Amino acid sequence: MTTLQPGESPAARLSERHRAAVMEDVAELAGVSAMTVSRVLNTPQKVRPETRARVLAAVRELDYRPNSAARVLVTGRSGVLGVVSFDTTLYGPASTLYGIEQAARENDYLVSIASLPALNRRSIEEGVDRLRSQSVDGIIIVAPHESAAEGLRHLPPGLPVVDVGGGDDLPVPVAAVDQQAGAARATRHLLSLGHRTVWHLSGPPNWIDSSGRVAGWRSALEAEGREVPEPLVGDWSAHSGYEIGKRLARGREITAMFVANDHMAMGLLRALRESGRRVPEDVSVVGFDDVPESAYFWPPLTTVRQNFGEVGRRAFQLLLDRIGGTEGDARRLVEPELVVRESTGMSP
Amino acid sequence: MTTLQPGESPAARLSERHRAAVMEDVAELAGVSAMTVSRVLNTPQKVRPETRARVLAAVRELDYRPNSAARVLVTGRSGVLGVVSFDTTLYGPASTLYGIEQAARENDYLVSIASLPALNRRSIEEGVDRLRSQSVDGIIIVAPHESAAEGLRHLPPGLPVVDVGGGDDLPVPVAAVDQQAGAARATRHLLSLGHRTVWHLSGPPNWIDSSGRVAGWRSALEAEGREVPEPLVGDWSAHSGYEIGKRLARGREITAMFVANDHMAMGLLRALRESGRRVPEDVSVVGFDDVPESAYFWPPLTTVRQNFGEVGRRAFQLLLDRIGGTEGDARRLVEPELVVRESTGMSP
DNA sequence: TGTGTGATTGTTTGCGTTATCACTCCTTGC
DNA sequence: GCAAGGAGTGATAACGCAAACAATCACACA
Repeated sequence: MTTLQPGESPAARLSERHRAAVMEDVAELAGVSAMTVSRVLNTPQKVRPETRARVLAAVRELDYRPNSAARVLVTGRSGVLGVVSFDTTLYGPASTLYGIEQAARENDYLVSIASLPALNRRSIEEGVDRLRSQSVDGIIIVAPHESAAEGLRHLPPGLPVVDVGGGDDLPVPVAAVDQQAGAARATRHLLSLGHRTVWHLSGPPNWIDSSGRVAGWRSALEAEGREVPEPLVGDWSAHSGYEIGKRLARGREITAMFVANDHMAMGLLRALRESGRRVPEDVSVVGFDDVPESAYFWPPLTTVRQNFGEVGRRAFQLLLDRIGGTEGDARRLVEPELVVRESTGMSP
Repeated sequence: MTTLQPGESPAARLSERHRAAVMEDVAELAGVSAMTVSRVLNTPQKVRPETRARVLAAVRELDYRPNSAARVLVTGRSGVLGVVSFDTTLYGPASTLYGIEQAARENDYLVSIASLPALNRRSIEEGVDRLRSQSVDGIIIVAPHESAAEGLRHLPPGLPVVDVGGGDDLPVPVAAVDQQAGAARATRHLLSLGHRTVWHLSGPPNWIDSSGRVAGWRSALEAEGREVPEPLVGDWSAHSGYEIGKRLARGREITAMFVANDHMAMGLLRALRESGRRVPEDVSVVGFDDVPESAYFWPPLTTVRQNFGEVGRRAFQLLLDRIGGTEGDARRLVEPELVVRESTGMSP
């Protein structure tokens, strides 16, 4: 390390060398040791105020930024958390990811994502591996599918992992919306309007949300001693809602329908209308999700709002607890909320 | 480094020590130097096949994983790229992010995200800084707002940056959908159906997409010598489309409307219907985006499809070029596609 | 027989940071 | 006046890997 010549600014020296400032440069400029610079950055209260000020001035002057790789190497912690997620273009996963990212930002964590090309055990393990190879401090898995459970049973030991929206028999903490409660709420709402029973258009098999909503719907019907019709099965898309709606509209017996998400409900609404069935006069429809547009469906959709942002925040908090070593409660449920609009009405 | 005792498996020794295997452990087990292990992992063709096999066997036996922090420290490259994005719950940004992530995965890159709490210069610079502090190899900015331009003019030198959806006077490479072409296509489609002119419901001011679509619409009208009505201004939400639609429906002069996104179009459709205006018999409507549901709007929406996934892939490729040192062409436009459905018809 | 030459492997060093221990003052208490 | 203790700072040694250079070996060629 050469000494500073008079008339030669430190910044100029750096640019001559074509490299960013490191801790030693800051130390030299501030007239202290590198260790003191490190302390100013990590435990400022252990440094005398005057020294601290000199160091901070040098940091600013050189636009010094700590090298995270070096820090990770010695501390073993990266300040990065990983999110393994399936199809982040869907409203639910995208919102959850957003909630996680916000919570992470507020806590000085960065988020790396590994999205899954397919939903199966191998794919999930591969996603976890990719993140682990970047030494993330922990991982949040957003893959509400039964195949995720398999992947979660074979995790590397020692790596903090939290699941979002998973079932209740997982070996890791879970943050989720209470699907059963939401489905039951939707079902009871329809029953309270005088409908004899409620039909259900469910999501695809093996999705946790599908079975949770089926279970909630079924239990609400059974609690009132109502007939439980065979559920219809869609694939979450508006298209599937439309196709099933067309088939359905041929019969007349259905007066109330609980649909497992808003997009299928949208397709269903259109199919019913095209078939001359009025909503809600002839058929009442309740959705699930409360996507931002559902208030502008025709008619505006009664639906169950999921607070994905809150789920993301809780998942992050669970992960933080795990990283910190506390165990805490293993399952945090967010209550969904029934939003009554105009797609539901009294039984005809 | 103690020597391996007979009868003592390497895996057992590791678990006793409660630490993961490092390169030296692999080297010892394989009977080579650490450097040879490094070569097997990075330049396998420089190692004799038998040696390579021994090393790989040891890697598997110990479940060895290279420490990325150490690798970054010495190579200066992390294999991580950063994405700075505003509101990843919106369909466009979410799809773009997904496209970037897929391309990154195929090229063994990992993606870290920094979402922005607000759209302004400070916020963008802060997002870039957060990612930079984690030594990403490059950054893709997805913030199609004029404020992004300001942030882009003050980037740290030496950091590869690519913009998505930005204007054409940016100091960095840009990947984007050709908004003007899409808007012009939508407008010409309406004119070709006999409409005298086309009204426009635009996105909020200062969004690049808003002005691009306004420009395309305007130029298409002017090219045909048509009157250019004052554009109406929404905020991308279905709600704003609805409100403006209600106001609009009071007048009768409008027969064709180009709406700057599908969600506003959805609100507009409902407002028109509620006001007794038929679509497309009385008014034709074209949207923009082609969200997955737009085929199930009522009526199914004619719209302009943006291939966000492709934009993401091209942005990644541009960034890879930049990281690799090649300059390449600075602007890659993806052609949008007009999808004709049932919300447009002959002028009444 | 000596000398390149290339293929293969090893040794040393340094990347930039923090942990640990050691050192110097200065205060406190008796 | 002196020991004990604490506050502030520094020197040194890791952390795990790859770059650079050195060493070894086999083989070909003159």
